[in-house]
Amino acid sequence: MKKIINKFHFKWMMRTHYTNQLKDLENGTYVTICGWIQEIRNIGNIAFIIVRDREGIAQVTLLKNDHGDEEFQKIVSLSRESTICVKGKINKNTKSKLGVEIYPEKIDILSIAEAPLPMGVVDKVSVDIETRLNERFMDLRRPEVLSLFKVESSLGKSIRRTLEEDGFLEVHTPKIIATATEGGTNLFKVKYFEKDAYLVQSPQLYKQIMMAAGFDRVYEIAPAFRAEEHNTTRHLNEFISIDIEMSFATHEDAMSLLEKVITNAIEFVIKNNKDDMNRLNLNWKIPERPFPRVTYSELLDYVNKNGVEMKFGEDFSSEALELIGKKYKEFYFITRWPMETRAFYVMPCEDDPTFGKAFDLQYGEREITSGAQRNHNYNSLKENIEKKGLDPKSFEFYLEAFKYGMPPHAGWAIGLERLTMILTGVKNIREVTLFPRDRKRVVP
RNA sequence: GCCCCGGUGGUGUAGUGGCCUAUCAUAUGGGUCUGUCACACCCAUGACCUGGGUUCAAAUCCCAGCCGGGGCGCCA
Repeated sequence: MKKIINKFHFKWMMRTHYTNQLKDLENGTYVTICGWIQEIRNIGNIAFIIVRDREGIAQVTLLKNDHGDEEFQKIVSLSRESTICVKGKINKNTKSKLGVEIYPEKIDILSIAEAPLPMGVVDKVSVDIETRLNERFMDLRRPEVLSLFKVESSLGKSIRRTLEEDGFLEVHTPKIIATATEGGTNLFKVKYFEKDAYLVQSPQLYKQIMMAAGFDRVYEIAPAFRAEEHNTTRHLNEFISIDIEMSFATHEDAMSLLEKVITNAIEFVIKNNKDDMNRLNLNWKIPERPFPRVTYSELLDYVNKNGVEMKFGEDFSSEALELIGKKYKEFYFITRWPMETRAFYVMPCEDDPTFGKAFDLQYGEREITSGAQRNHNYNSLKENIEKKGLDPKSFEFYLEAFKYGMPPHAGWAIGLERLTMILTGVKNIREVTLFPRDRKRVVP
């Protein structure tokens, strides 16, 4: 029972191999592959069936002489994208450009696709993103789309590994909350029995509470919800937030960790996603650490001297970031932000409380992440909440945690889709979101 | 929220008042072909977002609606 015939434990499944494993087999080996009929090229007395699965494509070569008229006709008239399993013999002396083909002995027809398809998987016509998202299951069959998600999966996997290796505990904080957390962003209201509740925009307050709880280092990979009516190619109303928080640590420590996480993730993809990177035409290099640190004030000067007007205390506009992105083309941190541009929980700098120990990680003109050392002093934190015009009463559950021993702590959050979008260079964040939720779309 | 733009076969498009009985590609159905791999070739099928208006004449102009796209803003 325990015998494994390959690393994917296919013994108990219909298939024996993925299509990309066939090349390494000996001539004459019997295999069963399962997948979708991508294409049938029928030449008359011989037909080539291209079968696609998650890992690639394979050619099944069907000879009329071997199968008889009726059987041949039945198979070549199958519609594209029907699902089949093919049991047959490997032939490596093939003229096929794939270098290997299967002479079938048995073809199981599992599901017949209707025709025409709502969109072509390999057609030579481009399809609007709108149509693609409406027919997303079909769009996701396209190899280049799958590759994006394989890269995204690897990024997430590597980030998780790095954090695990560094002793972070995975936690799960509530996504339904009672009060409007940090102010600013609009929240989605939901009915919670007889009460009103909201969907969280970020696990920020809870991961800080976990520092008071003594969990020391935590991470959470979970959805966050924002009810902003933005209509852009880089915002989603639901996205995956990779959040970390670490105790007895400063913003410098948080930045070092972030550099490591990002660098490891890129290295992991380079190692494990060669095919996907080729398909997507990506040519990544492992970035050098440490990433440059540039202060807010330096950049403020820079943009003002280069023709983009900006006042102290403002955030960088798209125009300003575009200019900065021309100077800093890769990863860099923007540090020492004015407190007024940041959330109440940021720790002010000791030498000048006008500034906070906050940072943004940028890639060229695009923002990947924000983070900061947090204010762990109860009184000062409460004051900052008031300064921002928020009501400390609605933060009681949070503030309580600061009264009975709260270590200094720091953290950050990465939007998984945003990171994938920036690294792969896709123009629209929806490309790297399976089923995006935006201003207009709740289906599928 | 503000500004701009669009909606033509299943899919992607051409068409800016009569030349439209609407172009092309792809797709789909049928046919020929024993080594295709963007198969090739032949035949066929299939469309002007909805409603109102202007006009001798509307895919084309105007109004309203519906649906969508892009940019900016917002984005602890």
